[in-house]
Amino acid sequence: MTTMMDVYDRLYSHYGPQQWWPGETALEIMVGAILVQNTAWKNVEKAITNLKEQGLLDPQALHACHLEELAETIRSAGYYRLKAKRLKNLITFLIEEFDGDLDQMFATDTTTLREQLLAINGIGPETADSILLYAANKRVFVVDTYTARVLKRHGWIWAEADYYQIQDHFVSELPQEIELYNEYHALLVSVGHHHCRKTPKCEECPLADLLPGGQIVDFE
DNA sequence: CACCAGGCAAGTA
DNA sequence: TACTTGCATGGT
Repeated sequence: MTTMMDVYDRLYSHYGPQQWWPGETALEIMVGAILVQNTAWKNVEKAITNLKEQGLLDPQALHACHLEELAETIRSAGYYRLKAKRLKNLITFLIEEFDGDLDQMFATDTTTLREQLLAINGIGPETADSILLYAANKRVFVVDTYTARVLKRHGWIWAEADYYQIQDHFVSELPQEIELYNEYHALLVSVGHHHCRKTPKCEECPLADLLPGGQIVDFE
C-alpha cells in the first residue's frame, strides 16, 4: 500500500528541496498567486519584473494605480484585464480591512481569513490556500491540477474527488507540519512539469512503477 | 499549425 | 446541481 509519505520521499529524493515560493516578499507571493492562475510561471516572471520596475509591488502603489495601467504592466501573464481586476480586489480588501498592513492581515485567524479570501472575486480555493501557506506561513495544504492528476492516475483517490476531498486525503495521512506542506506541493508541481501533464511522459517519472498495471488511469 | 499552462467565475438548463 | 464557456500571452 502506497502512502502519501512514501510518495513524498520519492519526489524529494528525486528532485530535492524546491525552495518555494519563488518570490521575495509576502506581497509578491500573493500577487504571483493570482497571476499564475492557469498560466505558465515563465509568463508571470516578466509581469512581476515589470511591476517592480514600475514601483507597483507595494499596497498603496497598487491601490493608487489605474486599472488600465496595471493591466498593461501584467500583460505577459495572460488574462491580463481579468487579473488586473482580481489584483485590485485583493488590494482593496487589504487596504480597507487591514490598512494595507500584511502582518495585521496574517494575524487573522486562519479559518476566518480563508473565508474572507474566498469571498474576494477572483480568489478560489487554490489561490487562497497558496496565499495562506506561502505568504502567511499558515499550515494549509495546497491542491492544484497536477496534484489531482497524480492522485487520480495512480488510483489513490476516486476520479470524481473535488478540491477538498483531495486536500483531506493529504491532511489526514501526513504529519501536520508547515514545512512538509510547503515542500510537498512544490514537489508535486515539479513532477507535474516534468511528467504529469495532459500528455504524460511516465517513462522516467520517479512514480512510474507505482502506476496500476503500468498503465495510466485516464480520467480526462 | 495545434496544444497547453501552478484557476476562477458566470452563464445555461 | 452539473455542465459549458470566456479569459490571453507565450513556449513547445
